[in-house]
Amino acid sequence: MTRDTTTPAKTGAGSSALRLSAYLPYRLSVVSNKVSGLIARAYQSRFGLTIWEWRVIAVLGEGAPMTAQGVCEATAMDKVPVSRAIRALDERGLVRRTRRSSDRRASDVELTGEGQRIYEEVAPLAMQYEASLLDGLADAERERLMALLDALEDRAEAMAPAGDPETSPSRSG
Amino acid sequence: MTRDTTTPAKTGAGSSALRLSAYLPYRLSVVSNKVSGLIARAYQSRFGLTIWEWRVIAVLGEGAPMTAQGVCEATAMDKVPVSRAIRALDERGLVRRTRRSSDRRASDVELTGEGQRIYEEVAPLAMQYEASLLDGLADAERERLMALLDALEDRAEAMAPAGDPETSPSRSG
DNA sequence: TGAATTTAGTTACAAATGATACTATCTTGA
DNA sequence: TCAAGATAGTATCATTTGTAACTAAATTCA
Repeated sequence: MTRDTTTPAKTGAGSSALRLSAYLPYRLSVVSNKVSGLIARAYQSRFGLTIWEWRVIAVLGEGAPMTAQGVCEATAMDKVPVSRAIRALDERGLVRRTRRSSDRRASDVELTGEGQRIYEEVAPLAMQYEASLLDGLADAERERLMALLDALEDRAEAMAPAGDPETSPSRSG
Repeated sequence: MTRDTTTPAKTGAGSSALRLSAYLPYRLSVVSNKVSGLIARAYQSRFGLTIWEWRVIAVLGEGAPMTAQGVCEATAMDKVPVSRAIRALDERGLVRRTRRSSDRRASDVELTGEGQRIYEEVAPLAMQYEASLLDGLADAERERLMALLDALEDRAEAMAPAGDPETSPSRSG
């Protein structure tokens, strides 16, 4: 691993120079990709689930039926990948869709028994992965990390051009 | 923003239940995507650079010529995206490639004057974005964040199946 | 030496993704 | 009540990306 996030950057001027290895957006991306890759491989190989399918299952696993729209909000996914994930899960018989009588454009989506069974297998696995990643960190440390991520997200949103078509999410666990 | 990373999860059993909104891999991915999207838009719109092209420029901007292989290591990118980025930059006249006499498979890549000029414009912009993201965080806090990211990366690597074909990096700043 | 293997980098093709447009339905307000 | 938007969700198409194969050059070692 070639990585140096602490050495002060050599620089001619007053402000420190740009070094990719200590550049936050770069670091965030690399770490996120490694973590996501890890998790993605696990879900793919063991359950044949993509990250998006897994995310949908994760929110439906809480029990309450949800429209695709609701899934979008709960997963920070765009409606197109949500639509694709739900269709794939439907075809595999892991979710069931029932058109709403009140609004016939929308459907309530919920896990089938089989979907529920997968959820109950996959959720603990997900938790284990998280626990392993956080192993060695004190609770306070973990919370600090989450808070820092929250702060970064808020700042990134605040910096985005107003009314921006929401940066499209990519793969993750 | 629907996000709840602190409320303790309601759960039937002893260990806390899975909630996507507080699930580290998910949070990492969402935050990384938002940050990357922000930066990507800036580079794309102002300089017509993709994130990969930008990364290559960032490492070459330090001055020393490098082989594509070297760029791979410095940027955590796979050789294919590196090859594509270098070719694109070459076609735009931002980098120059000179075949090595010692090893005629490899080329040394370096910024042209034009490439250098772009680097000098884009690097401070990158730093500004980072500074804005980190605005409000004390230096110690920033270092703590970087250290946490390092730790997560190490753990993710340790958890990956040995000799694993390295999780392929995706877009970022 | 020279066949077998490794390495640098590229190419080619398949799969994933994103943007956009589209259908059906609902809502609004004149 | 009906025309003009909004919304839920889907389909289509172009682009991006990943995987695998490939070429050329270098290395290994029998």
